[in-house]
Amino acid sequence: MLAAARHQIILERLLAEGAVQVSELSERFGVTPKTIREDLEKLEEKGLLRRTHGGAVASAEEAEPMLPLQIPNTKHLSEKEAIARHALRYIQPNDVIALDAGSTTLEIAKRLPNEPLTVLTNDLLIMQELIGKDRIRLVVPGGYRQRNVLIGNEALDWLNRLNVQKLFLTATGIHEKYGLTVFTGELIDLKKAYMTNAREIYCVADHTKFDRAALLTFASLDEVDVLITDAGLTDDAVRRYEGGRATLERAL
Amino acid sequence: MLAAARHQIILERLLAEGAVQVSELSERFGVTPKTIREDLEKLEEKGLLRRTHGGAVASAEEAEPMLPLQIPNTKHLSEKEAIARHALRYIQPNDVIALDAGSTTLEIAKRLPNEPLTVLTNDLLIMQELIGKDRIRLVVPGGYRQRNVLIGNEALDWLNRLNVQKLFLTATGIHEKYGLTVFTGELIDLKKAYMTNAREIYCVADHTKFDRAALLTFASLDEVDVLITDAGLTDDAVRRYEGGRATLERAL
DNA sequence: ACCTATTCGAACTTTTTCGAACGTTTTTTT
DNA sequence: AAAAAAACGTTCGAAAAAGTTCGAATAGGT
Repeated sequence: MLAAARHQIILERLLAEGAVQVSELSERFGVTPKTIREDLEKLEEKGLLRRTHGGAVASAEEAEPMLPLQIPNTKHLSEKEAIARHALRYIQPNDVIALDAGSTTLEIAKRLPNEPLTVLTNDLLIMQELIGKDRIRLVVPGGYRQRNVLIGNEALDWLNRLNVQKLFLTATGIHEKYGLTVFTGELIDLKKAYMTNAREIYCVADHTKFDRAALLTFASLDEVDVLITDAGLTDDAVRRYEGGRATLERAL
Repeated sequence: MLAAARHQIILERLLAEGAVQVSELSERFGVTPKTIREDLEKLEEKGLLRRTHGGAVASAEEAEPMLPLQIPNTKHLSEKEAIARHALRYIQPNDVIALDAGSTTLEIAKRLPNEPLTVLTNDLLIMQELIGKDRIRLVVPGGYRQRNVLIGNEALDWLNRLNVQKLFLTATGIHEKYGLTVFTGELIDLKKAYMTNAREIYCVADHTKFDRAALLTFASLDEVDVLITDAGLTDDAVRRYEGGRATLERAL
């Protein structure tokens, strides 16, 4: 068995389960634990996972949008709050908006006024946030739960009949060359469905997401209309990202 | 099980519920309480939680579970609790169950153990209740919100491909002649879809629902396997409803 | 044949997990 | 409110599991 083939399978397993074990993998591939550790080391160098004792887990940054309950979120909370406040300026009463899953979009949801508004989302925490806001029309494409997001949607064509005005999109990594990336493949179909149906696409991401690439690219930067980030983005990066089709805006 | 995986789950539980218990976690993971305490110590060092006697609470200010939800229907709560406890006896690990929208089924959801189990629901409050229970596989047919329920038959054909073992059904009225009734027509399609796909149908309803008919009939009493109600149902009514195909059970 | 990358063995170190005895806090009983 | 009981926590240390380092054997490519 080729090392590259093992790596591929390890990553797939990681996507599905969120964590892998050295012992399990060594038995699965019929190689020594030593070899698996070397595999994991190489994958960690590439930033595709994070090593732990006994195995590895999806690396913190990349797993973040899938793990809205994890603490790393609150690390950049003030930045996310600033981004959310900024994004709110684009939301008017009677809009039809889609909120992608993530902690930044959750901050947007928290600040949505209880006014006539249609919100699409697959994020359970966002739904929870909107339960009390009775004037907001909530629309949920179904699915099964992976952590706090409903994914694996069988009825995405239903989504295609909806007319979304504004999409607030999240990503694990934003990179000049690789575009918008995520770590888990299941989210991609949903993001793409939202994107093809949205008239205006706002990508919300704190500065730590920039110049990073996760495993899978789901869109190029050109497909985004507005990139909303925080003041922490370096001037150098601002210069590089300002050039594209997307307008770059830094929330105060 | 990986230590890192435990930590992750502990944190998720902590933010969903506000607090965790050592004893509960040690049983959940099959490790000694000592190990859980060491886990909690490490997480506390990172500032991710605060230790208490017997467990830990979220490090932030909120020791209370986040409950910005609407005023629940607390009418006849003790009866509903009794019915829920009774209904739980029909739920085994690895079951695939559907929880119809309602306050009685919400009581069932609250009492579901965090064990391997697949739960279908359209009730937002039930979803919220299940957010912290990571071992429960949650499946949501989509829709748009009407109060706290997702309705809309767009994804009902998807539902027809699912194989539900047990359905816990609610109704506004239960009547010998008019069968199971509700006031709003939107819920009917969903209930019917659940019913055609369920092998066993349990109708949960407190005694005040009996001998009442709401506007719209969605099923006859013969389609139900078990009728679960509380002790408040009059003997006269018991005699009348016992005769049908459905078994009548009164929760204590 | 030479170089390089992969895989693994073996001795050694670290981390994790847990048992058991002994304090401490919380709850119940009197 | 004091005493007793139960539950929880701490310390020490040991056993098991996982990781590390070093170096050697193997296989592929040039």
